Amino acid sequence: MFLSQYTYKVDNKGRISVPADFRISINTKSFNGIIAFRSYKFKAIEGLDFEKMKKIADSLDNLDFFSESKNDITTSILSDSYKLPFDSEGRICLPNELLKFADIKSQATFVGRGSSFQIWNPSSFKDYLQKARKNIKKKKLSLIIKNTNNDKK
Amino acid sequence: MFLSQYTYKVDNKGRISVPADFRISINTKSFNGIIAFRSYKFKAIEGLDFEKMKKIADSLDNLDFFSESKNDITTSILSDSYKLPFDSEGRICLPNELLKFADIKSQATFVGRGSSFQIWNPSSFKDYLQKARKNIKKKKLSLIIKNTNNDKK
DNA sequence: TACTATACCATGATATCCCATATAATACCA
DNA sequence: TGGTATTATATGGGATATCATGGTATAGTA
Repeated sequence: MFLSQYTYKVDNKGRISVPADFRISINTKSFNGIIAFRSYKFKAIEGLDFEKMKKIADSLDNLDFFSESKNDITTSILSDSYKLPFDSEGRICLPNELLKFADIKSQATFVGRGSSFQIWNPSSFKDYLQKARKNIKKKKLSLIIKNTNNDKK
Repeated sequence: MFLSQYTYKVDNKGRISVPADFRISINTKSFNGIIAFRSYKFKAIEGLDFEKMKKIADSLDNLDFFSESKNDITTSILSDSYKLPFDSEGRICLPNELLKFADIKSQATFVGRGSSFQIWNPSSFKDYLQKARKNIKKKKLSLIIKNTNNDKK
């Protein structure tokens, strides 16, 4: 499970270290690296492992070349995804396309989201996080969470 | 699994490199190359490996022998498909028929679609992708993915 | 012979690998 | 508990290999 946030440098080759803690959670059975694509909600990069992407692809995939539906979805998700392999030090190389989209330059923040993670421009993420916190307070989400869980806290 | 997009040159012999990453995903057991045919929905070329094509052919065989649709489908897919072998550098030679159909001249874009891929005129694809993205935003992607899991068709 | 298609070789750019170093985290020991 | 040693990890840069691409040579064909 991907938790917490890590801010690392992007070097002049576009490389960035994937947090060691994240690397543990990444299933590298069929591909030693991650899959990345543009978020549809945020100016950020979505990251997940190959296995999870395969599941998504399978759900979209059909061999029916006559089918009208799903074509748009399939194309926008799969054609816009990148296979980013780890180098021997656990880094990935972020494509320019994604860097530009997420407005990432010299630094980037890995954000854990449970079964997946995101990569943000650090200050954009800070802004977003603040807003999100305010929203939670407004909606008293903390209460909802308490009630739906069995947690003590 | 075929992911992301690659734009390469078409040389004056009609040759084009198949992305190295795609070549890895292509099952070359019974044929060292790809199968290509005209897309039914787009002005683009559909590409897949021989194994996948065999599966499609098998599924066509299961249709009623005397049905019209079987004849149409079988004829249009199987007779209109090209076996395009790799040269030693991993290139294929796109037939004029297909180039003309997809309006491909000096460059072409390989588009990953999971279990298959497409070959587009680069600017045509850019246009299409933009439209597709807009459609998705409207329809709320997360919901679509959830629903596609149980879809029959 | 001319024309087409396939096989073979060459090259420059790019991405990948590999090693080096600094810093942070952890373990170890007094 | 405090301080030191050891490991892990992030980061940088140079060497190497891969890959896209262009060209030439050879074989097949009409």
